[in-house]
Amino acid sequence: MAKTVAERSDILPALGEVFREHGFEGASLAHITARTGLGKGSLYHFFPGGKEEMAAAVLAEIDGWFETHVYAPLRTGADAAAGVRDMLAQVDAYFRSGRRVCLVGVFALGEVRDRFSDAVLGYFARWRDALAQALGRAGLDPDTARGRAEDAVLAIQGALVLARALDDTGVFTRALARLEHRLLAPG
Amino acid sequence: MAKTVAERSDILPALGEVFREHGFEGASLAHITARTGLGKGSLYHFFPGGKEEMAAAVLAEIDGWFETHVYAPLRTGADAAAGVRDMLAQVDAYFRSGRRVCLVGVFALGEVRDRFSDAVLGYFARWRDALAQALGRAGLDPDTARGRAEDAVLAIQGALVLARALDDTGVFTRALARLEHRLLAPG
DNA sequence: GTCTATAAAGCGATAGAC
DNA sequence: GTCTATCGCTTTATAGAC
Repeated sequence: MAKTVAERSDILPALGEVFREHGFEGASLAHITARTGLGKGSLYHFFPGGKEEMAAAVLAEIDGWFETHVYAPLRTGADAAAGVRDMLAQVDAYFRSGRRVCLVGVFALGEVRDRFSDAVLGYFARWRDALAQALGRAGLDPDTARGRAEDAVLAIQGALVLARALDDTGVFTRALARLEHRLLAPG
Repeated sequence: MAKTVAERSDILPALGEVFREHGFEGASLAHITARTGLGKGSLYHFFPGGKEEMAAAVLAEIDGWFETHVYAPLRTGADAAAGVRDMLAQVDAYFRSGRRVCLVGVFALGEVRDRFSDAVLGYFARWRDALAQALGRAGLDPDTARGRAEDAVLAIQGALVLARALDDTGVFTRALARLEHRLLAPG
């Protein structure tokens, strides 16, 4: 029997969606209580630091998810080419083919970036580095691998922007398809 | 002798920077009055519709700038390859090698997108289409041209996100360099 | 055209009952 | 752990003097 009492980790997904949709400044407590179904009292019980602590917890959860499902497999996978393809499949699912925005990207563009600069920088740097490592194991020289990895991480973020701007998920899926070819092309 | 009385168009650049740095929700009237040097009275005299009208005016001004300096040259330039290189140079200058964020991209990711969806969609669609036209004139078949144009517009947006996240303008300049090769490579 | 004063609403955060 | 009531501040927008 599931307990009816909420845990901190239970509300992180809902919290993440609010921050994704409204940004840090736009994510009012009113939006948060509405989406999580919890009153302000409960929220401040779980997150005494208020919105800042909520956002930090969401960033940490996202980071953990990518570490497990994206970065680690890239670093340690036996077949590097298959690892790259898996990454693209995970990314397509996570961002729902461009319908879902990247919270870290949204934070990066805003003034909140400075408040969470370590988390924001770490998320993208570790993604780029893990991908470069996989490409290196696939036979590319380090400079080429690093350049292609940077290009891929940036293309995914740009595809999210453009897909939402043009209201067309095709932008995102086409970008991932191009990336698969470009990443795995001979050096 | 310049008149000391402000005109609407005089304050649009300052207004644009406030929206760029803080987003639509974060751009408070307090920020706007501080940056423009105008009181609320003057602001509402120029923009009776408040923040919404200010943002719309800024979007229109940006659109005009890109139409003149980017889209039109791409569509009508004699040398299409030179046109592409000019575009990249204009983009590098406009976004200050990644130090300046794209207001339309910021709006696209936020909930404001719905309020300004026509302007946001038009900005990116016309950029993509003008670039595809130039690439077509350079000898690429229409499908390839359109794919590469979409890829380039998205890469510029992603490069802005990643450059700011990693606090490294090199990300942006490297992305533009890769784009020059990729756009003009043989079909 | 520019300003100050002000209204009305929303904000993040806290206190304290249960 | 969850709630409601409330504080103090900021917000957008308006009114009206100059």
